[in-house]
Amino acid sequence: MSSILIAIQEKQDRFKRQELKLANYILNHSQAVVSMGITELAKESETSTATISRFCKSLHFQGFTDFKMKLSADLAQTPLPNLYQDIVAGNSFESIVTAIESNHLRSISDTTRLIDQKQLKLAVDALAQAGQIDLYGVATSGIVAQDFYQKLLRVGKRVSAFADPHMQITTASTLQPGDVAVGISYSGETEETITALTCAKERGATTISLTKYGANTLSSLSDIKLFCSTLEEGMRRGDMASRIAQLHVIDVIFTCLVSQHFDELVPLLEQSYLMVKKYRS
Amino acid sequence: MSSILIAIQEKQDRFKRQELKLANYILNHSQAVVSMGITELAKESETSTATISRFCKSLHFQGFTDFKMKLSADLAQTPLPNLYQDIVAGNSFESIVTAIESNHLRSISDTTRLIDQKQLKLAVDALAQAGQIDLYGVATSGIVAQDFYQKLLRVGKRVSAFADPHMQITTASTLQPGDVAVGISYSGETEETITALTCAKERGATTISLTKYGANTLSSLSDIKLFCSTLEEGMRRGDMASRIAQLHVIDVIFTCLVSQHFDELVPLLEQSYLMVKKYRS
DNA sequence: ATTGATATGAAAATATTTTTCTTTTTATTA
DNA sequence: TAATAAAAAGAAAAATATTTTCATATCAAT
Repeated sequence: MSSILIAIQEKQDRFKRQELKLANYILNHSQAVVSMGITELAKESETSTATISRFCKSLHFQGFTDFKMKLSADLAQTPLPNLYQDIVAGNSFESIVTAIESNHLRSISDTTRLIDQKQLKLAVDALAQAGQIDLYGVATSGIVAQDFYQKLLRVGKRVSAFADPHMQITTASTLQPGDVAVGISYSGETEETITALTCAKERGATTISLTKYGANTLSSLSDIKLFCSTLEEGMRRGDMASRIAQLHVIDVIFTCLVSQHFDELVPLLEQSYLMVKKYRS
Repeated sequence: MSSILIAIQEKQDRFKRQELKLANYILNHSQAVVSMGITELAKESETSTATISRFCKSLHFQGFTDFKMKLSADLAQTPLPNLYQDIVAGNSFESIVTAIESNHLRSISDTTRLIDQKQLKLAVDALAQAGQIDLYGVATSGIVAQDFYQKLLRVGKRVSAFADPHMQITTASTLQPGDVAVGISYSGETEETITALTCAKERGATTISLTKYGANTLSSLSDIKLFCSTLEEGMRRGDMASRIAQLHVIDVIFTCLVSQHFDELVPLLEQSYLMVKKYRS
């Protein structure tokens, strides 16, 4: 917790009645306080502007504005709680912003720890040499597949990423040994994705899975297994952190691919960038 | 350097004479500025209080006090190592993984600092009350639009998110006052997105933009302006960090929306989850 | 119950910020 | 180059925000 908040907490027993009320409000709504005026804070905390002004002075700040400034700087520096939080009713927007930030930061850090260098290398090599690349994913994972699709297109890969399960099987059935199929599913149990990857495997393609960490069907089916961090599951959260984690892994793979085949791929990347710029306007 | 200072630096050529003088003073005395009043800053920077107030507004802060607060929080940030690395040749996979992690973490932290509570509230309220919601975005931002589309669908909103520019204009032209149009573009200069949002505005819809921080066409067109952190631009990196940042903002908006209308929206969210589970297998 | 000490909020005083309005500067055209 | 229009900037007025003062309320100790 921020050092100012700690100081307030420790001083609790020395506060007067209204000051205590104010202190509690500040402790519970620290993020909100920094964007309030003294009048608003007086109303919200059910105290008066005079009390607030005196409170700030008693904490050895120059005044309310000075207090707010120092608190804001202090809060910005504070490390975030490391807990995945679910959506609950009527939270303040400030606390939601903090919670989501924390979830996403954590999701990225955790996922980075789960990246296996060997599997990563295998995946990059397979993609580099692939004749055709198929990406399978539905719903949220479909978005991730689309993202990867755009990236691979820009470096001239032959790639398909249909959202339609029938089309997924259709392209899967055209794969050959040396081709690559990537199945993306957070749970690793999405039926459509499993089916498509099974079909690709049957055709002799190299199969890659990107799932949550731990045993699951999709991962057990695939030659190369990539993982992202396991979050507490909740239907409310809507897979937000897991999608960020999946994209993070995609970014890592793509960057490794481009870095390793720099001379060949970077000109293509730059060309696609310039061409779009040129012909779009 | 702090993302606010970077934004000021990048905008230098768009400043007027006195604004430039002020900008330079701020860049060279950032630490001092946070403990000055507007009158003192006017004297020190040899400008006027009016110029300063206008300057802060032009940077999308609520005013001088808000600017000072955000700057103070920003300066307090301990900078992360490996700041926004671009793809280079033949890096080890380990170093790439670390660099991408660092980029993404930084992107999320910076973007969180740029979220303006007032604009967020306006955006959430507008979306909550919207009859129809239109999402515009192409290429990478199109992926983000698709993501938002899936989320909004799950809470029963009437929403459209076409990638096709003609379809975007087609749906935009059917909007009415009370409806909402969201334009997503990292640069804020994507022609198709600007066109679609302009059309929506003409029809009387509330317009929301999600762009990089700093002056840009899309943001200047819109009623509600949301920003994500300004990264160094590079054609190689392929907007990886910016896409994560945009999704982060979408997650924040969506979570705030659901939290604020908990009783109404959560049952829909859970229903969609259960229905998919039931009928998919 | 009375007294005195402290705590508190309303309102006055002060300080600060924003907006308006006028002047100045700059650019444009004849 | 002068005339005019348009934009920029500062002075001052208006609006806001903060601090201090002061009257009243509360509470503890007799």
